[in-house]
This record gives sequence, structure tokens and C-alpha cells, in this order.
Amino acid sequence: MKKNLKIADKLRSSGLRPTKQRIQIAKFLFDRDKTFHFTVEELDYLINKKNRNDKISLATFYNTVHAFKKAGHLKEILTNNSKSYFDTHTGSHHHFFDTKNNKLIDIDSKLVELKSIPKAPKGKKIKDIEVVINIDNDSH
Amino acid sequence: MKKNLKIADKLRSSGLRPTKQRIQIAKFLFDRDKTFHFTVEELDYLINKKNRNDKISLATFYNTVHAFKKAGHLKEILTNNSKSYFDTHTGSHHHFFDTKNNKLIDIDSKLVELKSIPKAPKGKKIKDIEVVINIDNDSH
DNA sequence: ATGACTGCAAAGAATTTGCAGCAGA
DNA sequence: TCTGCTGCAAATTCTTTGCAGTCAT
Repeated sequence: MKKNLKIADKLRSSGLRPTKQRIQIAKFLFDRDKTFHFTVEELDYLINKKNRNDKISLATFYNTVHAFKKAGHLKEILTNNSKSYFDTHTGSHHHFFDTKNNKLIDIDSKLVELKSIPKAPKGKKIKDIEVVINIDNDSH
Repeated sequence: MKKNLKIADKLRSSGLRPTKQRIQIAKFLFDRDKTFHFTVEELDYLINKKNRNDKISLATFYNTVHAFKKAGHLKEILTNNSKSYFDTHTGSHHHFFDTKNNKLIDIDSKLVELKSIPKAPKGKKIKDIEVVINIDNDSH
């Protein structure tokens, strides 16, 4: 299967050994058309429900997600929720956060540019800008 | 002291009994000119360091902060940190988050308006918009 | 062979909860 | 008096860590 080789290379070139677990997680996360938002808990559930036996441990999901994030393959998203949310789409874009079901929705990046970007305080520089628009059910 | 009465009224009109603890916390939080950003941990430290005896319990800080938030006297701010940050300035404005010292800095609201506000998905309505600009030390 | 990775369980950090006693209306 | 609030400790939730065994190189 070529796909696994490609993913293995992606991992290797990020300084990550292509282990069975990482390949499986990477395939699940990156082998898709649309951007994907998830928490570690969801990832664990989605991947492990197939692996009746031979489950990947929760600690490995945490390790792997952080390794992927550090390597630039995932981005962490701010929410008002206590859990960490990650996004397979690492480019600059922003989100709706639906507070009714705790789901993230991408916003077309063209729609949320700032009028102007404020200068960082003295001695500081801007790392990144995150816009979160909290949404709720429309009631009427 | 008139101040305590005013604060007691503020609490009562939010449906909150003006207990000794709440008055003390409210006075600390709202009786100031500038907006104030804090975590529960910091609030606990700042208020209890004076009260050698007769300390307010941590659970009460949590209860009170949430009660104040629900009443609209505090706003919770998104950050990349695992702790919850609150802001005494409840109006629409945004923040720098300094990832070096985990401190929030207000951004003049005029400087961060969006070019246009995207429409919420069908059946949803926008509750609020938060812009967080992460900053770091300028290295050079 | 060596160093990195995994899995498990235990620890940790932040927050919430249960409940007896206390206090404001 | 009666309901809401406080304080304490225990419980919960999410995440990290320590370490022995395993796997990639």
C-alpha cells in the first residue's frame, strides 16, 4: 500500500518514527479531503472502536497528537470548553464554536480578516491570531 | 460605608445574596478603574493573603466567579492555557495573550474590528466573537 | 544495540460536587 | 424559618508522567 509509505515518509521527515500506532492515527487524520476537528477523546473513540483487540492507549493518543502538533501537522484551537480541540487544517483560518454540541466549524478565511492588525506591545511579537465566534441555537 | 451598600445592591439586583464573601470579592473586582484579568487561583491568592484568618475557601471563589459570570458581571476569556481567565470588562473587546507569562492585555476595540462578520450557519445565531492574539517575546 | 515509542497505572492540575452547618431575607 | 451560601473534603475530568517492555533503525 503506497499510502502507508507516504505517511511513513511524512512522519520520518518530521523526526517521528513511523510506528504502527502513528501510521494508523496519521492515516485516520490526514487521509481525508475535508479538514477535521477533534478532541483526544473523540479520536480515541473513533479509532479504537474498530480495533476490537489491539487498542491504542489513551496516553499514546495524547503523545501522538502533541507530536503531530509540534511537527506542524495539527493545530490546536481555542474554545471555551475544558477539552483541547485540534484541527487537521493548519493554515490560517478561524472557527465557529457551537456551544450547543461543542463542535467546531471552519469559517472561510476571507470572511474574517481584521480591519487592521494591532501592533504587539513593546518587545513582543505576534505569534498567531485566533478568532472564535461562539454560536448557539437560533431561538424562534 | 456607602460602597458596600452599592455593591450589596448590585448583587441583590442580580439575584445574589450579598454575603460577606461576595461583597469582599465584588469590592476587590469591581471597585477599580482599569479592567482586571485574573484566574481563580490568582483571585484566591490576592484576596486571601490579606485575610490571615477568615480565609475564603477556594470553592467559594469558583462559585462566586461563576455566579458573577452568569449575572453578566464577568466575562470568561479564551486562552491557550488550561486555566480559566476572567475579565471584569464585560463589553466587546479583545485580547493579546502573552504566552511567556500567561498574561492578558486588552486591545483597543477599535483596532480589531472584523472586515465583515460572517453569517452563522442555518438555525444558529452568533453569541459572541472573541479575538485572541498570541504574543511572545521579540527575539532580536 | 540503542534510543525512541507504547501501554499501563498512578499522579497531577483545575474544577465541581455533596453535604452539614451557617447566615441573609 | 427557610432557602441559599460557605467551607471542607472527596470526586471528577482532562492531561501528564514514570517506567518496564517493545519496536524502529
